[in-house]
Amino acid sequence: MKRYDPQAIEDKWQAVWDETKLYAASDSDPREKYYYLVEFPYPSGDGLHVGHVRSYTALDIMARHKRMQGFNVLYPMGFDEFGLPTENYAIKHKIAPQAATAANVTTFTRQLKEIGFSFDWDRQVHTSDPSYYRWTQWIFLQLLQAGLAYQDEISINWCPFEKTGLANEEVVDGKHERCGTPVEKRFLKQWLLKITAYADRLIDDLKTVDYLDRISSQQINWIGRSHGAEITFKLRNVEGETDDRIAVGVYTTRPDTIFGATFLVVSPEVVKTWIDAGWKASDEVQNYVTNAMNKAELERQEEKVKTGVDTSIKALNPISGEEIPVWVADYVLGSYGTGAIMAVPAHDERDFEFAAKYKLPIVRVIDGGELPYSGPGKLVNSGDYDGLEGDPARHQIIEDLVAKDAGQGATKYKLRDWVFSRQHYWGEPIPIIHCPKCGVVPVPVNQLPVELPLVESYEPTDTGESPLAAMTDWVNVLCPKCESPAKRETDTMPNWAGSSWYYLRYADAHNDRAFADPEKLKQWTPVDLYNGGMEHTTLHLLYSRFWHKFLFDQGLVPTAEPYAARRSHGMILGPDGAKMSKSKGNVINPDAVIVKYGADSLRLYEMFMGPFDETTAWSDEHLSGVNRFLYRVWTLAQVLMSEGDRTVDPQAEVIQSEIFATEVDRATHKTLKKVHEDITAMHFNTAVSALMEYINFLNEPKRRASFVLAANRDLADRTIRSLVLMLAPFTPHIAEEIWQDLGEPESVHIQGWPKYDPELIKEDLVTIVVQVNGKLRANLVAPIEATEAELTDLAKADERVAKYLADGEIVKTVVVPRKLVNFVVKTS
RNA sequence: GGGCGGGUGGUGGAAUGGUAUACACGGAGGACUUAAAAUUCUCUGCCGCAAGGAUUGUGGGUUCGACUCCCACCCCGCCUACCA
Repeated sequence: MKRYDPQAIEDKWQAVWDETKLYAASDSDPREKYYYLVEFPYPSGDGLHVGHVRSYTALDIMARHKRMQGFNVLYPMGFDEFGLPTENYAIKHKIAPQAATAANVTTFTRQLKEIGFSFDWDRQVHTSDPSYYRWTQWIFLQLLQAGLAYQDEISINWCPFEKTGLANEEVVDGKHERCGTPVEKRFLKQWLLKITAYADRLIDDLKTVDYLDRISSQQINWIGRSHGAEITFKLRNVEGETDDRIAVGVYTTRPDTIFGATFLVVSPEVVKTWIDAGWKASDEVQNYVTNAMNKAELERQEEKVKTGVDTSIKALNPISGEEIPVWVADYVLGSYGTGAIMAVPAHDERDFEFAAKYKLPIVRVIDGGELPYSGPGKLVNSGDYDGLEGDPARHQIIEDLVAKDAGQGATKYKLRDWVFSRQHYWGEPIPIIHCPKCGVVPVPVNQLPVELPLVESYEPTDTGESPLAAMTDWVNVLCPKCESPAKRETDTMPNWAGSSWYYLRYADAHNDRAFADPEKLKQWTPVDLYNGGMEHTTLHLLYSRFWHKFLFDQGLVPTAEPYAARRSHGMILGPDGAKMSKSKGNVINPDAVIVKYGADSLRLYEMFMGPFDETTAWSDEHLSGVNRFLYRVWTLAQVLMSEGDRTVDPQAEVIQSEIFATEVDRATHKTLKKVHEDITAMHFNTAVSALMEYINFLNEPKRRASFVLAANRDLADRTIRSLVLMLAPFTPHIAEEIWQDLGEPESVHIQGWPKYDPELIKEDLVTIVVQVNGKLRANLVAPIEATEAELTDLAKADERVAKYLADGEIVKTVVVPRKLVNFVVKTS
C-alpha cells in the first residue's frame, strides 16, 4: 500500500502548479470575477509568521472554493518592501537595503510556495521596485496638484532612536510603536496629506461596505467626529482693554452648559502664538508655557495632577454677559478643537478637578446627579434658558450665538493630517524640487521615477535630514521650471505609501503607461474580500481608503471604496499563551512545522485551531491531531480505491445492501452542504470538524470492510471523489495526489465543486426529545411526518416518560414537530 | 474614563430558543511489539456504587423550555484615551 509522504507530494505538486500557472487569473475570462486580497507581507528577516499563514490559508480556501464554483478568481501576492527594520538591518550588517530586501523576498517566496497557496505569482507587486514606486510618486503629485499635499513647519513626533518623524498612528503610549523609544517633540518642515478633508466620507461611506463591526467602529472612533459649537469669548488684557494679539474661540460639545462656564482654559500652544504675536505675558505665564512646550508627549501624559496659571486676561461670556478669568493649562491640548475650552467645572470631571485645586467657582447649570455631573438634564441657573432640555437648549443657544455673531455650530475631529515625511533612506523619494526662485516644484511626470540613489551610508542623521541630503550629486539639480540651481527634496515617504494602492496594481501589474489600465480596474475592482490584522485598522486600512477616495474623485478608479468587505483574523499566541516574540523564545516557525508534519497539516491545523477571528494559542499537540487525521484520510483513500482485491475479508462483518449506499450518500451530501456553507461563512474550524466526522463515519470497521465488496465498487468510487473534492481547498496537496491516483489527468483544483442534493439529505426518521417540565426524560425515533397527536401518543406510551406522568396532571403539552414533546405536569 | 470583543470539561472549542459539552487534544485501560514509538480498540465533563442529581462567570427576569433573549453585577482580552 502506498504510504503518505507529505513532503514528497507537496514538493512535487508545488512544482507542477508553478510550471502550469494553474492559479493565474485571466483578464479576458468572461466568467464572473472574484477578487480576494490578503495583506501583502513586509519581508522582514524573521521570515513568514504563522499569523500570515492563518490569514493566507483562510482566503486560499475561499479562493479555491470559488474557483471550483466556476468564478474567475484573482488571489494575488506581493511584498511591502520599504521600511525601517530593513534599513536598520542594512546599517548593522553594512549591506544595501536593496540586497537585504531581495534576500528576504526570496525567503518569503520560498515559504509561501511551500505552503501551497494558490496565488497568481505573475502579478507580483514589489513596492521598492522603481517601476512600482514610480506610480506611488505619481499619485503623490496628483495629491499635490489637488492641494491635498502640503508642507508645514510643525511640531512632530520624533523618534530619537530611529531618528525620524512619525505619524500619530505610529505613536502608542507616547512611544514609537515599532521600537518602543519614548517619542520626543521636534519642529520640522514636513509634508502632510490632508486626510482630514475626507474625514466625513471615511465615516459615512462605511455604511456602503461590509466590514466587521469592530473594524468600522474602531475607524469611526479614531476619526472621532463630534458635534458642538465654536464660541467666541471677547478677551480683555490686564488693563481691561481689547488686544488684537489675543483672541480665542472655544470648542464645546455642551453649549447648553454655557452659564456654568466659570473660567476659560487655553492651551500653552495657543498662548505661545499670542506671545509670538507680541502679547506681553507675565513671567509666570511665560515660564509655564515654555516649560509645557518642552515636555515630551509622554511626560505630559504621565502627569496626574493638573497644573495651570492665571493669565490675568478676562473673557466675556457672550450669552450670560459674565466676565470670567482666562487660565493657561496643559490639560487642554493645542491640537484638538480650537486649543481652548470654556471650563464648566460643575459638569466636567477635568474642569471640576482643576477648579477645586485653584479654588475657582463651580456653578450647577444642569439638573441631575452629584457634581461633577455630565449626564443629560434640564437647564437651571441659566437665565431665560431655565427649564429647557439639553437638545432644544443647545439649538437655542447656538441660534442666539449666531445672532450675536459670537459663534456657530461646529464639527470637530480627532483625526489629524497624515505626516508624510520620513528622514530616512529606505523609502520612496518624495518627487519634489525646491527652487530658490520658484519654490516647490513637482518633478515632471516624464522624469518619474525619482530613483533612490545608491549611497555609502544609510545611517540616519541627527539633523533632521535624511541621508540622501549628503548625496550632493543627486540633490543638486536644475529647476525644471526656470533651470536655475535647485535641490531635491531629501525626505522619503512613510512605509504606508506603497501599501495604500497596491491592490489596484494587481489588476494590471506590468503597466508602464499608467498605474493601471481603467478597463482592467473595471474588470477586477473593487476587492470583494480583504482580510488583514486588526492592527492596521487605523493605519493602512484608513490610509488606503483615503487614497482610493482621492483617486475616485480624480476619475481614476471606478469605485468609491476599495474593499467591498473587510475581515480580520485573530492573533496566534505562543504555546505559553503570550504574544509571540523573539525575546520570549515562543515563536513558531512555519518551516519547522512543514518539515515535521507537512504543509497540509499546517494549513488544516491553523483552520481547526478555533474561530478564524478569535485569538488562540498555538499547540503542537493539537497540531499532531490534525496530522493524524490526514493519515487516516490517506489510508481510507487507499481502501476506497483498492481495485484488484475487492473480495470480502471472511472475518469482517459487512453491510451489503441499498441501505448502506443510502446511508453513505446521505452522509456525503450532508458534509458537502456543511463544508460549503462553513467556507462561505468563514467558519473553517467547524468545516474541518464536519470533515473529521465524515471520515470517522466512513472509517467505522463495518463500513470500511463493506466498501471493499465488489457490489459497492461504484459507491466507493463516488465517495472518494466527493471526499477529495471537499478536501481540495483545505489540503490541496494530498487532494491532488489522491485525485491523480484515481486516474484523473487534470488537476483537482480546476474541477467543479460538488453540489449537494437536497433530496438525498432528507431524513425519513427523526429523533424526538421528550421532556417533562422541561427536563429530558426520553428520546424516541419517529417518522418525520408524524402529527402532533401521534407524537403525543408515542411520548405518553414511553415507559420512561409514563413514570413521570403517573402522579400528576398534564396541564399543557408543547409539541414541536420533528423536534420535541414537552409535558407540563402539575403534581397535586 | 470611553469603545469593541469574550467568559461553556483538565485543554482548544461545538451548539444563536428545543438532547449542553460535537470535533480535536490530553488522560486511563486493552491489542500489536523482545521493548519503545507509531498504529488500533474501549472508556473519559462534575457529584454519586447506582438510581439519580446539579451544571455554560454571578444574581434576577421573560418562556412550556435559556449557553442562546432582557436587566444588573463580576472577571478577562484588545483598541483608545486630559479629544472638552
